[in-house]
Amino acid sequence: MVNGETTVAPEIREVVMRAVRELGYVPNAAARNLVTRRTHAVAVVVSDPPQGVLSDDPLFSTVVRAVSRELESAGKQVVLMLAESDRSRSRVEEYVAGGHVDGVMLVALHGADPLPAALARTGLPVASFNRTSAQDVPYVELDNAAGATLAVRHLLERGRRRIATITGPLDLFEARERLDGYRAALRDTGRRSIVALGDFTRASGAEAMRQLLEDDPALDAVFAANDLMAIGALRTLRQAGRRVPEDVAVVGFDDIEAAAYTVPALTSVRSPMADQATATVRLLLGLIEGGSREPVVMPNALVIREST
Amino acid sequence: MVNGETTVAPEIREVVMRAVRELGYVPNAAARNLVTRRTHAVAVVVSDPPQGVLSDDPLFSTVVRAVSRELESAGKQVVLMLAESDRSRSRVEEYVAGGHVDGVMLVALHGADPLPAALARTGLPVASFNRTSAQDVPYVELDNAAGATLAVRHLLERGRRRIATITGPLDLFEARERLDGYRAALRDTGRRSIVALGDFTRASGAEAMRQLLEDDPALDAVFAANDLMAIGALRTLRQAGRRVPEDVAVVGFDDIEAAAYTVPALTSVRSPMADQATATVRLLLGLIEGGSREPVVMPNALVIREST
DNA sequence: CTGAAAGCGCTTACAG
DNA sequence: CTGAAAGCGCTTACAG
Repeated sequence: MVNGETTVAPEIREVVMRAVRELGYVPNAAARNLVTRRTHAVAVVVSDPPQGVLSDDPLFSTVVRAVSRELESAGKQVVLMLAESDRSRSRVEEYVAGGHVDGVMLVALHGADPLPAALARTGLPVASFNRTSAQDVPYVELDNAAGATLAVRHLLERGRRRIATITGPLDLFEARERLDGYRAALRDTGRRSIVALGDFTRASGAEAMRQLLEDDPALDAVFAANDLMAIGALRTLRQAGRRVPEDVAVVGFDDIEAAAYTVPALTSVRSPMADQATATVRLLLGLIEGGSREPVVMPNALVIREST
Repeated sequence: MVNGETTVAPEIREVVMRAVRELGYVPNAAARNLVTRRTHAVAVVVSDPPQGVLSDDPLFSTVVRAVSRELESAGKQVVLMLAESDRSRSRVEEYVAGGHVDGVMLVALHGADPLPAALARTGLPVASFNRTSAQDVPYVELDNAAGATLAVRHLLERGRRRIATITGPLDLFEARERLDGYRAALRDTGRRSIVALGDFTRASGAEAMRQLLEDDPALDAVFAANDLMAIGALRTLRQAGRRVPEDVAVVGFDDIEAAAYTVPALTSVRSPMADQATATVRLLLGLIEGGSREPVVMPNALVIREST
């Protein structure tokens, strides 16, 4: 009856429920889980080296918050697990295999990360926030290449002719895809690509921009594979005395809130990270109920501000 | 023996352990918890309205990451719970009372939040990332007033005479304390305070700065109670044609990474949020073992950049 | 429909 | 020191 049946007289029900409340009775979770084999908990695993791309990324809080909200409204508990070393990765595996959770939502951006495959092997439902190298893990993906192409086309339309790019770390799928989109857009026009490597941090964007100015002082536009690097690039351009957008136009990617507060305000590809996180949770909840394993692709769009 | 005793011959031990590995045996967590009454999990509760101060704050990811690392190395699991409504607050209470976790680390910035007191009532160990209105919850605290005083003294030393402040939402302890520190520093000098209200977001900083310029066009310095608002204030000053720091000096608070990338780079009070988070976890782990309930105060310092 | 019993998978005190 | 039994607090099939 405590579990909500309705076959007792309302008065009696009321009396018992009041007693329950007064005594502060709460069912013991461990005992319940033991027999039902359901935990009503979902692990959210963020796999990233300590110096990794997520460390200072607004992505982290956006994703974690969106995921928490969605899982909460589905009545699931969020068990957050950061896997930043081999040791903690095997800890995660053990925990998941140990039956603590009903499923796993995974954020593992590195292509070489062994965790997606390892988690898939546990047999528990796993959904990934992004494409992984494990074929059997259903995922949600942003259309990174299309977004990058959007950015470059916009620069071409603005009359830019020497368009460089600052990439993310190329062991990440999304960094490679954004580079591919940049290249594809340029290929159609016969222009050559000008590439500098970054790692998705502000500092790397600043450094890559210095590199680019040295390699090709006549460049007139830069597409940075994320906003943090674009912010770093803006600083270098200012220090080098280049005006934005008059001398050099800059486009970022992600449209984080800070993009609207740079000088000048940053044009950026809007990636709906909160929606992508929500979609991943829905995919996972579907899997737990035995639903579809089809990948989901999220669309994106260009937000034009003053830097182009 | 699976639990690590040493009273068997090493060869036999080896054979059994191999079998364990091959069969993929993992102890059932629910059964173990049921009998030991230890979960090896700790709830990290972030209590904040949906439009709350943490939403886009770098605080969120910094704190969550530092906490996760510290708890992981102590062998505890992190159960992240966001409490953004009364409904989810009582869900948190129930979960904690239900014996799912060994203790709670709490981030509840609003002075009127009923959750700290409610969690204390469960009898489980609770440690708070900041001072709360519940007297019986041990906490770690940043010395906010001292930090603000540091900022204002610095402005005075730079020869500024009309120093305004942009406050955080005054239902937060830290916002009030930073305002108190500002006032205390001015009081000593006989200068009057010039105050505009913000809510710790960039947008509110921009708006408050407009207000201040209208109220007192002759002001020559601003102390913003956090960096995000300082970033907003910088934008307004630029739009209004005021040079920073020549016409108006600006100091922020928190020293988030973005502070080094503003134009001009922002002078800020460094608050060691990662250390504060780590200290809170240590306080909690101590409480779980029956340790001290003494509050901990974290010191801070001024990082001087180009905006002053 | 109701109530007593079995059983989930562990740990731990206890008899041998 | 070892091994069998009790018991943690629930849920669920099953006998009455």
